[in-house]
Amino acid sequence: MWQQDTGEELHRKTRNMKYWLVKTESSTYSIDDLKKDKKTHWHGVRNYQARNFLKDMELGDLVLFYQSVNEPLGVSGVAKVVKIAYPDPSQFEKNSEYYEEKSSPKEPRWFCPDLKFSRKFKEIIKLADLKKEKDLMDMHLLKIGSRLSVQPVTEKEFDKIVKLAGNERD
DNA sequence: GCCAACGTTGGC
DNA sequence: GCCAACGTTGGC
Repeated sequence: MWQQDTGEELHRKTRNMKYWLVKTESSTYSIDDLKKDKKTHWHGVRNYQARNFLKDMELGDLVLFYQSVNEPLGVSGVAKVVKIAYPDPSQFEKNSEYYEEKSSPKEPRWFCPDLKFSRKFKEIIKLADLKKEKDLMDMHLLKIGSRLSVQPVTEKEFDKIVKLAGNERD
């Protein structure tokens, strides 16, 4: 699958492909869950800055999957944007932990894109290893106190992390 | 489990 | 619109 995606190597130079990183706790939703589901709506983000980045995502953008809180911490794979952000349905569900009183279908506050499984790294790229890379030191993720759950990533940074993952597939 | 960093809330 | 209080995130 990843090999097929290398067709994108050429493709992405011809358009403004963007790269992102999303955080998730693996006990809540891991790359294996995404692999199993094949596709998911990235719901539940309740931070304005993160929301704005979700809305900036475009079809075909690639998204690094970072798992926080539970060891091992690090990047576990890649997902692809297959549907641009639309109103997050969970904000309207009274029983949901993501329910948002101040939202209405007419004036939705929170949005989510759909992400499709693209690749699981053979081994997780550990946070500690990311920190060792000079090329990555500007990543938002590595800034002290970074809590942003959706972040833009440069093409260079994305390529670097994919390179660290190697070409072997899980 | 601690705690620093940071976002949000709400009184003024 | 300031800012203190509070809640949450997330690495360690």
